[in-house]
Amino acid sequence: MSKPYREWILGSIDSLRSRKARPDLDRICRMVKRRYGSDWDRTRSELEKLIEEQTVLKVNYKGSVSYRNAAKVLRGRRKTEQSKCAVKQPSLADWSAGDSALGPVDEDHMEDMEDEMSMTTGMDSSMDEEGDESSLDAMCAQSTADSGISMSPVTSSNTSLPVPSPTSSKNSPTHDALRQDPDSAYTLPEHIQPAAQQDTGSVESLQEPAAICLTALKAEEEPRVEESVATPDPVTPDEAVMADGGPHAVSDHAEEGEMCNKEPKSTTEEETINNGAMMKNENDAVKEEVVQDPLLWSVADVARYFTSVGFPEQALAFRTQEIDGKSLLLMQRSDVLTGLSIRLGPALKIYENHVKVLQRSQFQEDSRLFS
DNA sequence: TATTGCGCACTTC
DNA sequence: GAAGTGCGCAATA
Repeated sequence: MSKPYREWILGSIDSLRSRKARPDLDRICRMVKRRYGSDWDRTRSELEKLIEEQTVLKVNYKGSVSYRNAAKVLRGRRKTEQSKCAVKQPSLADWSAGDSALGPVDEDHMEDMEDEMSMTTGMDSSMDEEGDESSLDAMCAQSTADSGISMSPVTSSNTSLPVPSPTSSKNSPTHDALRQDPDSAYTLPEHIQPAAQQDTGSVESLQEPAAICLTALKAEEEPRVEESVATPDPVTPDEAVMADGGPHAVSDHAEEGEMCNKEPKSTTEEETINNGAMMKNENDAVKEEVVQDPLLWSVADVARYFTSVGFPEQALAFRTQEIDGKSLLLMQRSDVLTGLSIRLGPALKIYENHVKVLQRSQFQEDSRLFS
């Protein structure tokens, strides 16, 4: 996916939307061609790529196909709608492994990035205008007769989710779910659905979310708890995440973390959690070695991490800004607070509870290696 | 002729 | 009632 096309297409979608015109394939291609001289077919193929990486959402609205800039869609109550209709889908960060899920990073779009978003992609099984998108349609076929709009995964079943994570695919219930039910409309990440865990009978699949839950609890909502529970080191929250498989391992369970937040875990539960983390097999351990080092995180890993700790929307900002592990560790407070165009509250939490902690952790690790 | 702007109706919550 | 969406038409380039 070439960046200009991303910007062109998203810009066209935004432009069409601003003038209350349906951003359909025809209009998008026409606008891109007119503005930038891009070939129609190329625009179309690039658009499909954007759809696959969830930068663009393909939806069926009022019986016709529309495209949405993922960065600007599904705010507020639409999120609720999305959640309601959703069935099974990978975690937010899993959906898009492209270099950006939000689209262009130019000023115009950056302004819009203040808007929170919830990424979904929509497809309509009835679409017949795009023959070569049949695979996507098959993947996401869903009737929209009742709601008028459908939001479902666009990622085709034979186009594996662009998840760079070495650990997420195998044990992630979301992926299993995706395979099992590729036709499901997108909805909340499956990890918040109890049935998702039941599908995976392994111990780790049951334990992992709990650990993540605890991690999210400590790291974000109640950073002080970590001191009183068992982790005097402020670095612990993130280390706990890492120890449990890094951003990949936690990504599918972020909301569970929030859910657990409401019900503090007992000591026994924590022990169970720890045991669960220890039960990971050696292969996973090897994989985790790679992802435990934030320096090795890709952009998707970073986004996945922040999704996992309860900042799915802000994670997209990181993705948009193409913040990989190295960049993350170089970020300063002002970068997080202002450079990502995310709200101040989450930004502060992200910086204080995560970025700073990761940086400190990395610094300590470096010190240890060189001492 | 193509593009843009926008009133208004529709849909969902 | 609020918010998102886009049809359809008029204005404009």
